[in-house]
Amino acid sequence: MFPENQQNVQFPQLEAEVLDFWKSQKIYEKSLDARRDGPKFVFYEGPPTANGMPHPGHCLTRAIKDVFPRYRTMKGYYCERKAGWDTHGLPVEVEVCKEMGIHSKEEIENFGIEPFIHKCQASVWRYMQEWERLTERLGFWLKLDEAYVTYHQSYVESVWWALKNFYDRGLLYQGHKIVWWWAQGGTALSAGEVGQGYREVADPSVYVRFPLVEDPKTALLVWTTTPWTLPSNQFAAVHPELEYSTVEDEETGEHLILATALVEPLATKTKKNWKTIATCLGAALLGKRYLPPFDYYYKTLGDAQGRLADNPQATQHLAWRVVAADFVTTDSGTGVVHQAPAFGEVDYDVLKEEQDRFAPGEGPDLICAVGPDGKFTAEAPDYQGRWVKEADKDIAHELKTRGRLFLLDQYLHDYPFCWRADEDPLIQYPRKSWFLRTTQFKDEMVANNQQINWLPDHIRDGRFGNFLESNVDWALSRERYWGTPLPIWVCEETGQAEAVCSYAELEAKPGATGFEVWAAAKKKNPELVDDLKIHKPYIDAITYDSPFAKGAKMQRVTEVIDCWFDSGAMPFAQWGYPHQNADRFEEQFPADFISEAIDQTRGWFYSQLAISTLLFGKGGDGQTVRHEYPHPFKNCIVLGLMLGEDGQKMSKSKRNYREPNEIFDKYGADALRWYLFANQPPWTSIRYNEQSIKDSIPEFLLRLWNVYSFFTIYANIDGFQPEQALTGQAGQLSGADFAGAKGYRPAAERSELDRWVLSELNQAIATVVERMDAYDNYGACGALTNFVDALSNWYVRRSRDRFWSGDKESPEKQDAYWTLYECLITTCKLIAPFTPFLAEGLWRSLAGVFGDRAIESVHLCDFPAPDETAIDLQLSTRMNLIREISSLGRKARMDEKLKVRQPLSLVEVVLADATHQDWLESHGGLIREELNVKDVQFTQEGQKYIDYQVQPNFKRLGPKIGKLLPQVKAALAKADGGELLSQLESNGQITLEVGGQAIELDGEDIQVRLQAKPGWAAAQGKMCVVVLNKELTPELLREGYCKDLVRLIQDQRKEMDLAYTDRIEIGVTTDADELTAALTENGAYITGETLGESLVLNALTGATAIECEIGDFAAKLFVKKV
RNA sequence: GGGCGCAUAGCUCAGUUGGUUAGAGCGCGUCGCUGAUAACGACGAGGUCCCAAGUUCGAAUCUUGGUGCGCCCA
Repeated sequence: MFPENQQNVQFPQLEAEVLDFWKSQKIYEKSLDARRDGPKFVFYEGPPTANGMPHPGHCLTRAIKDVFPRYRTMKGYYCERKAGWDTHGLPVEVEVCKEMGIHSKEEIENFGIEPFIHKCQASVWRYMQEWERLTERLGFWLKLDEAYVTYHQSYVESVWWALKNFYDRGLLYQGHKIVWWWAQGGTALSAGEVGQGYREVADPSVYVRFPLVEDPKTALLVWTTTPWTLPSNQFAAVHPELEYSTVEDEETGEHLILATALVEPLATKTKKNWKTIATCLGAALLGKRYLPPFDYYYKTLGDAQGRLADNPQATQHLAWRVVAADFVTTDSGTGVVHQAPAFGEVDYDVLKEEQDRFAPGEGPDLICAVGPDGKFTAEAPDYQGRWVKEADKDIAHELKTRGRLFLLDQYLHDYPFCWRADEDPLIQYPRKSWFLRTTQFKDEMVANNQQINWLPDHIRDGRFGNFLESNVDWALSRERYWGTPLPIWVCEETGQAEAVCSYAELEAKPGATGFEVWAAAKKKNPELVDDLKIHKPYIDAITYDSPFAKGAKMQRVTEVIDCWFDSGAMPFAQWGYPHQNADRFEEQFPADFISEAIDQTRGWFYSQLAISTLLFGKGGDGQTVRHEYPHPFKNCIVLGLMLGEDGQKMSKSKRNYREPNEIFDKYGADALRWYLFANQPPWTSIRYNEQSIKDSIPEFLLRLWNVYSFFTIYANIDGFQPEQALTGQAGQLSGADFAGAKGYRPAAERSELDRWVLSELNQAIATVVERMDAYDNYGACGALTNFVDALSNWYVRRSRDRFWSGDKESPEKQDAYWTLYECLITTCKLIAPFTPFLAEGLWRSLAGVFGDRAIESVHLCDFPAPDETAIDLQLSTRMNLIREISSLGRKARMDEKLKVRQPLSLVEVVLADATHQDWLESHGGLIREELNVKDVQFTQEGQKYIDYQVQPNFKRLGPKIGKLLPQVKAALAKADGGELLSQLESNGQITLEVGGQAIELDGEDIQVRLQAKPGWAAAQGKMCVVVLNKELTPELLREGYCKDLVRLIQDQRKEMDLAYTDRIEIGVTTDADELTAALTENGAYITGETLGESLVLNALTGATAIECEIGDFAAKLFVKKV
């Protein structure tokens, strides 16, 4: 016996039971053990930062990460799924600061770095339980208890190893990075923070004269919106391919140089009369020297020169000359751009390029007249100690006094402010920083990227490819506290440095001291986790004897590293490689599959690719282990972002989404999963829509459940017991395993309907396997939806008679059970990766009857493989035709208000072609039943009922006749369709006269459409027209009455809450002779349909009279349980 | 400001290499079915395929330029 179902299945409750079952029976562990010898399928978990509550968008990521490993496991692969947590970084520090109500670095340092990082470490775990619970509840199978954690010592030491490798290969260097700097707080802001703080402000916009050294009457006209950067001016940039004009002011006679395109607008704006006296390309201006607006540096360095790198004989002035820059535009300003490399990233790039042009050490140094506090230094004595923004006005005034100011204006633009102190504008400011020389490996990274299978594939050459093309060296260091310490120790005397790759290496250093700081802290608070000893501030205390200078000590640099480096190191650091687990790393590298949302393009996707290429690539130096591309991942699904219900980014404060837990409690994890997998390709950005989640229940889950429920009800009634029919082990419960069972007939011996549904099943399997192998969950789900629909709405419906029939042992009935059983069992396996709970629930019921002889969990089964011999495409086409005919028949009935319960004598089906006519004729029964008609006739001679519309086959004729097509179309439309067709039939072609030339069309060149003529109960589809005979004989009417009655009786049975198998007595009283005659005539039919023992034409004592209307006649119905 | 992506029915979304009647589900409406039943089926209404121009015999689809939204970067 199959378990009795609850009438009203509650999926969340079912899921809870399944979760318990998985846990108590260790199903996940078993699924891994069973595949241990299989080929590897390597999955990497991109570590979430457990720094906030998970929302539905995170469910998408975690669901996608689950479905493919599950699928591959069922396909026989061994897929480990090690969890991981990203624990370092600014977001954690910010979270802690928020909680403490502080925000500047100064406040952190006053509080103490030591207690601060204790708080950071503790904070990381705050939301982790929520994440673990979500992971589990969603059915994401992941080894949570063996998670890698980025602050663990073994992880940090792996990262150190990579950094030391890079350092030793000369890939780590110190330079300047221009950062968005919050001067008041003394800290750099991350891009995300800066992005939050933009707002529109009016800044002064100054046009300044830079007189040429060789011709002081002529000046470059230079534009800037940050006057305070002028004292630190180093260059003026022009675009080499733009045209520049020298104009003469007709009043003053002065000469100015600016971009030609801007002469007119600027002259208009300032009401100047300018005469162009010369033009040239920007390239011709390159190298021209000018007098900067302030001489703080110029007075000592103005004449300084250096030797050029490519020609040591030649020298050039270091600064204050015109240089080329591609970013110069004529959108605003003058086309000549003031360059203060200290205060702009692009300006700084210009400086670097200039430095590279000179012999090493001889190029221009960075000029910076501003201190980290945002105030001018002694190098600009006139403004010393003043906040830069506040000095703007005085600088403009000063320039005006000196005659250098051409125009002072206001400029409206977006400018970033500090998100923590919104009155404080940020400034770009140079900070010493450590860089990873990724640019040296750009070509390698590009080559590696080309080998990655990106989904969607536009990522490869689009967003990700473009990002690689514009690669800049990775600014690795952060002047923060909670992160992987940069493992570089510097000699206090010589400044020489070396990298260290483990704590043990430090301990072994000669003269190493400082370990007692950690020891003391641990003694004071034994709760401290040992991993902290490798963090600030403890690690900073460790010094050792310098190998570079006798008596000197080595001291660590103060920085920690970008936490993206942590996550990007995960392919090896998760194993503690190479200090340990070298074998684990080798067997789990590279990943077959990863997935994250598109915002990770420059995050985890890049950090992994960069680190992997530099460490294990093919082209680098000193690489000990090399791997063929692609690595560290081969296939990557880039998910779209999930937006809130209002189309905005999901945000807690906007409340535009529901907490995942509420979704699970209301609809269940499977409903959410199915919605995520089946509703759209995963890379489209989707709008959270609660209704759609809800809808996935009736659309798929419940529909399948109802089929299952139908099956168990009848299987139990009829005593269909596969576990008794089959002896021995049940194997995978596949068709092949059933072959020897009692009562099981090969598909070839079963009815067409059975063979059809098995063909559909195997086509579905083939599609699902093909789509899932291509990482296309959406396509796979489409095939599953179609199959379940076919199973429910055609197979079961058309097989009802067999399930109801009284003869329990009839082979046809047994066929129906075996067929449906096989379909359900196989569907369980097919849906297992997608909706693992429902699959398990169904499996435990359907396979449970075999007890120990069957596999205990569907997730331990093999994924079904299609049986090609069971697929019959022609049968599919034909069945579709029958379904279309049925559908059209119902439409025609409706148009004529002829309800389906009323039998009709005849339908005629006019086919567009005769291909399937014979087959259809032999399957008239299906149509007769479905449409409730006595006879079906097929014909192609439908002129009586229909018009034929002949159209060109555009796809075929287009390339052939091109421009004549519209005329051919018109000619065909004008001609009589029937005539054209008979012409085609007799001659094999149609000849048309179009545009003075004869066009010959064969059968392939045209397409025929059928159009029902008015006046008939007819409906047309693509392949046929269905025409009803509306004539109702008294006999047909009487039969209709009986069908009405059957339905009333069934209603009453239900009303009386009778068991499916209860037998009844029926009584009917009526004055209508027609009705009486009908009941007498069809008594056996009525009792047969309703399990009636007897049907009498009088009242039954002890039964309530039901007033009812049958046809147009009043009657009373009595139903009584026997 | 730059790069990438998206824009199709009231809602959520499909739409193959361009092919002439643009689909699904939900919702709405009408009807039907009735022992899978708090289900199910059929049909209908509902579309300037964001706008504009271009290429083409033919454009939701290709090109260009806009507009709006999102992401990443400034």
